[in-house]
Amino acid sequence: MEAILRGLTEAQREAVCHVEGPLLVLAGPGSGKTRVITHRIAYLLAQGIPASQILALTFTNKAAEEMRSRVQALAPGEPVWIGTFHRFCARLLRSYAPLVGLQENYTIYDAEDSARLLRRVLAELKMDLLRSTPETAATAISWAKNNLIRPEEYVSQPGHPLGRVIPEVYRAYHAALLAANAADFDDLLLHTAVLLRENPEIRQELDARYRFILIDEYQDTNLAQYAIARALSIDHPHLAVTGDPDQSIYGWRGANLNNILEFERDFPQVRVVRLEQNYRSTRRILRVAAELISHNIKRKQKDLYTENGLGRPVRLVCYPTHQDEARDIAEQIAQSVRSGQRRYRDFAVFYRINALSRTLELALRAAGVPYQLVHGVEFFQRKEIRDLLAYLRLLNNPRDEEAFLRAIQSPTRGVGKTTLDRLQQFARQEGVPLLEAVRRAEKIPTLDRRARAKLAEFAQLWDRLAQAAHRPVEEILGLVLSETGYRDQFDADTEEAQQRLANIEELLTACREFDEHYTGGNPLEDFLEQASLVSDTDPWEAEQDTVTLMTLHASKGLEFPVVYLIAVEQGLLPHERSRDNLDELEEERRLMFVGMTRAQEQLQISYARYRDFRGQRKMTIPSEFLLELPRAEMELVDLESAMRIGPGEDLSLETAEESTLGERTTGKKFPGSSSENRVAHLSGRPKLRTAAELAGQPPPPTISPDEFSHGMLVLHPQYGLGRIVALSGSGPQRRATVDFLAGAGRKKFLLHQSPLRPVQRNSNGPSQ
DNA sequence: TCTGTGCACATTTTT
DNA sequence: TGTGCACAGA
Repeated sequence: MEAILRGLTEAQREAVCHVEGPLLVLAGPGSGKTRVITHRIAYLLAQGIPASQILALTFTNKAAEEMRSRVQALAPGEPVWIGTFHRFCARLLRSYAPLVGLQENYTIYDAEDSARLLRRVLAELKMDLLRSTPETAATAISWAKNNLIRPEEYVSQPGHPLGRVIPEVYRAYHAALLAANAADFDDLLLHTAVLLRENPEIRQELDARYRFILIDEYQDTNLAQYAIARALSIDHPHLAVTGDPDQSIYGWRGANLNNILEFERDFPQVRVVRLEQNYRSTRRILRVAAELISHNIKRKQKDLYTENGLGRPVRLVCYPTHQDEARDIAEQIAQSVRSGQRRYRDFAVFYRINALSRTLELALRAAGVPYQLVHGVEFFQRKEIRDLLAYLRLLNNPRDEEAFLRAIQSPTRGVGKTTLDRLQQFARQEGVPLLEAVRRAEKIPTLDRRARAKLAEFAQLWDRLAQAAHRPVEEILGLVLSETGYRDQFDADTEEAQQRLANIEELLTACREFDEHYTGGNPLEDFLEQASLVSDTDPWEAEQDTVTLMTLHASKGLEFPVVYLIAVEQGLLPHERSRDNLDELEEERRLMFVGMTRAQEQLQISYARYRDFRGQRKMTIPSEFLLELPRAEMELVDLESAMRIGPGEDLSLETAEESTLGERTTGKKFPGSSSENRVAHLSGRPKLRTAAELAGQPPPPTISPDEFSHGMLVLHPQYGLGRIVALSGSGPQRRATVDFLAGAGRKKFLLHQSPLRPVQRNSNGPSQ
C-alpha cells in the first residue's frame, strides 16, 4: 500500500483511492494519467478486489502493453485483463458469435479487406456513385456502425452526397460480411453493443463479472464503445474513465467528444478529479499551448500549470521556403549533437501530413543526421504478408471470400478475372462458399476445360493444406510456402525481392514465437486474431538514438526534449478539409495542442513563405492558429528578413516599419548558428522571388471596403497575415486596424487604397 | 490471363 | 510530385 501511494500528488491520490462508483479523471497533457490508472488498479487489488473483476480498456496495443507492465511491477502476478476495446470485443464475440449471426471462427477484416469487399459489392450493385469514391461510402458506413445504426435501421442522410444509395450499399456490404463469416473493425464494437442490448441475461452476467472497469483515452470513444461501457456498468457502476477533451483528435474516426463532456450528466454520482499539474513541459511551452487551446469553444476549462522552470521562449520561425526550413532544422540538430548538448533521440519533428516528411528526410540525410520515420507500410500491410495470411485465414474460415480471392490469385496460377466471375456467379446461385464452388468446378457449365483443370488443381492443393490446419502455425505456414511455391515468384537479384523474402522469414519467425508461447487449443484462430488486431510490428524504437519524424496524430502520448512543428500554414494546419466546419477546425487546433505539449524543454513552430506541394511552388499563408499564440512567451524569427541582409542583397523592400522590428527579426538569436553562416549556407539561391514566380500566383480577391468585417483574416503583401480588430467609417473612408502576426504589430489602413485582401479561411492554402 | 501505360487524384488512420 | 487504378494490347 505504501508503495502504491508514495509520491502521488493530492489529486492523483484522490483518483487512485476512489474505489466504488463512477469516476472521471480529466487529465491534462503530462499530468501522470497512466500513473494514476496503473496505481489505481494496484490499489483496487490491495483492497481485496479479485483481479478477475477488473477490466482495463485502452485504444492501442501499445498503451495496453505499457499499462500491463506497470501494473505487473506494482502488483506482480495478478491477472488483470488489460487490452484494447477491439480485442475485448473480439474475445467476447468468440463466445457469443451465433447470437450476432457469426460463427465462432469468424475472420476479422482490417481496413484493406473491408475496402476490397466494399469495392466488390459496389461493382456488383452497379451503383452510380455520382463522382464519389468508394471511400465516401466506406466512411458513411463506418459512421453508421460507430453510431450503432444497423443496416436495416439506416435511412438516407439528407444532405449526404450519397444519401440515397448508402442504405442499399450498407445492407449489401453487411450481408457480404456475414456471408464471409467476417467482421470488420467497426463490427467488433457494433456486434458487441447489440449483443449486450438484446440479451439482458448476458449483459447482467458480464456486468457482474467485470465490476470495475477502467477506460483510458475516454475522449476517443465512439457511441458504440460508450454503449458497451454503459451496458457493463449498470448493476455495478464502478466505471472509471480518464481522458482529456483537449486531446481528442480522432473525431473523424467516429470519436464522440460528448461522451466525456457529458459523463457527469450520465453519471450524476460521479466523482470528478482534475489533473492539471504538468510534469513534462517548461512553463513557457505550457502557457503557449494553453493559450492556443483556450480558443476552442467546445471544451472543459482546465487550468494547466507546472512547477517546472520557465524555460526558453517558444520559437516561431518564418522561413523563405520549405527547403530552408528543413535544412535549418537539420543543421540545428546536427550542431546541437556535435556540441555534446543533446543526443539525436532528444529531437522530434511533427507535421500534419506524411507528404511533408520528404524534404526533411533529404535535409537530414544531407546533414548526416540519423532519423526514423514513424509510419510507412506496416508489416501486416505488405502484399506478401497479406497473401500468405490469406491462406491461413481461409484454412480457419473457409467462407472468407476476401482470403479466397487473394489466395487463389497469388501466386498466379492461371485463374483470372473471367474464371473468378463465373465461379462467383455459380457460388451465389448455389448458395455455397467460393471454396466449395471450386470443388464443384466440373458442374459449372460456363467454365472451359482449362479453367476447370486449374481449379481442380487448386482443390487438391487445398486438401493437402487442410490436413495441417490444427498444427502449430509455423508448420502450417511452412506447408503453404512449400506447396504453393510462393517464394518462386521473387527474383532474388532485385533488392525488392530480397526484402520480400526477408519479410516472409520474419513472418515465419513471428509464427514460431507465437507457437512457443501458445498454450490454448486453437493456435491458428488465435494467431489470426492477434495478427489482425496488432498493427505495430514495426514499432517506433524509443531506444534508438535517432531523430523522430512523425505526424501530429502519431505523436499523441509521447514526449521529447525538443520538438519542431513544421508547416504551420493555412490549408495544412488547419487542414483545408476542415475549412467550413467549426468542429473540425477545433479538432485541428487540438491537434496542434497535442503536438506542442509533447515538448519538454524546447519548442519551435515554423512555416515557410513558399512551399512546394504536389510538384508546384505556392505562396503560403501562415496558420490562423499562430495569431492565437501569446507573443510574450515567444521569440519571433523572420528568416526571410534575416536572409536579405546579406552582401549585395536588395534591401529595397525593407520598409521603415520592418526595420523597427529590430533585433527581434534578425537571425542573431538563432542558437547554434550566426546570421553569417546562415547567409552563407543560403547563398547561391535566389533570396527574393522573381517576378515570374510572383506572377504565377493567383490574383488576390478584391472586395469593396465595406465588405471587410471585424475579426476577418487579412493578408498584407509585406506584413503577412493579420486580423481586423477595429473598423470605422464607410466607403472610401472606411478604415481598419489590423493586428499582424510575425512582429509587425498593429497597423491602420484606409481600406480602399490598401493592399489588404481578405483571407477566406484556407482558401489560399498551399494545396490549391 | 498478364503486363504496361496513361490519368485522376491527393489528411489524419489507435483497431 | 507520387501513386493507385482502369483500361488497352500481347
